[in-house]
Amino acid sequence: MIEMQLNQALSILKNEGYKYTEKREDILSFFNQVDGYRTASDLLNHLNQKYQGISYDTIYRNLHLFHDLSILETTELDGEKHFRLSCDHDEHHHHFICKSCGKTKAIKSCPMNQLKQDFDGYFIENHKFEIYGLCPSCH
Amino acid sequence: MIEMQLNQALSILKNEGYKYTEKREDILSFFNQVDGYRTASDLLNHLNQKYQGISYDTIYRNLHLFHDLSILETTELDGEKHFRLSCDHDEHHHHFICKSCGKTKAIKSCPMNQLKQDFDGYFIENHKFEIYGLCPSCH
DNA sequence: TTACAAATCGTAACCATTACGATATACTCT
DNA sequence: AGAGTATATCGTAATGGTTACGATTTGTAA
Repeated sequence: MIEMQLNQALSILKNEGYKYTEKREDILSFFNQVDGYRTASDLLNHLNQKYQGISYDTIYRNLHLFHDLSILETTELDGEKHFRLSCDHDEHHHHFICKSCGKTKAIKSCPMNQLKQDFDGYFIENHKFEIYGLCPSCH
Repeated sequence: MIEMQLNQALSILKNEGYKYTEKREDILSFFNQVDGYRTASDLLNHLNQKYQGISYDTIYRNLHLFHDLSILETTELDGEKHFRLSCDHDEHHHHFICKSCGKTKAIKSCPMNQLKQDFDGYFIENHKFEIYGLCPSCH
């Protein structure tokens, strides 16, 4: 299993002093079962089945909280933020992202390694490397 | 000079049957002088000095037109689309982008080259590789 | 079981972008 | 040069994703 375990995530919440709520468990459970990048709107649609009229505030507050706690990874794609459970392995990595189903494939090699020497005098903050397309199931 | 020439851009417009307008020249002139990624809002603020009350429609229509004609390159950054004059050399390349002044430094090597073999059965549409930070002038 | 901080609700505001009917303008043809 | 036409622009409203906030509810610790 590549993704962070639900229990692991819920215990991070507890340890950091955040409350346990059913909605939070359901949010994590949603990301666990879909296994790939999803939008706030995807999550809202899912939760609205069980909790009709759930607030935007709840959706976004929890997405941001989980991101701050490194439970979720995020990326900006097609003008919309996308979220997924953080990969378990701590090593720095990048992703192929399927534009149809949102599932990902990890890329272990990082292009930055070979480029450090080209940026003398620059301050490098971060970088983004993503490959987009269709996974074998969607192709 | 790395960027596409103004005259070159204006003749593309003419050849494709689009009209020459002073606003279009001013838009290209703006991107020529700032030499780096800028937002629609940056452009609006600039043009509003000369053409008070210029329409959003004009800004965005021309940005999209120029992008469709490959006169401008675009990237999504911090929830906002950013535009710059297309680099002159046709070769595929990536960019370092200064978060302070928007200026860029081309990266000639492309990480995709070494990765093709890892995606058997996948359909690769495109990819994004960008480095963010501060350039020597802003550091 | 009480008290309080945290979470959620309901809803409005915000920001970038898109859309569109009405008007103005660059270009072509005569 | 003048008229006709497709294109460009204006003024403004709508849209979509996200953020904000006062009022209310709820999980948790004492």
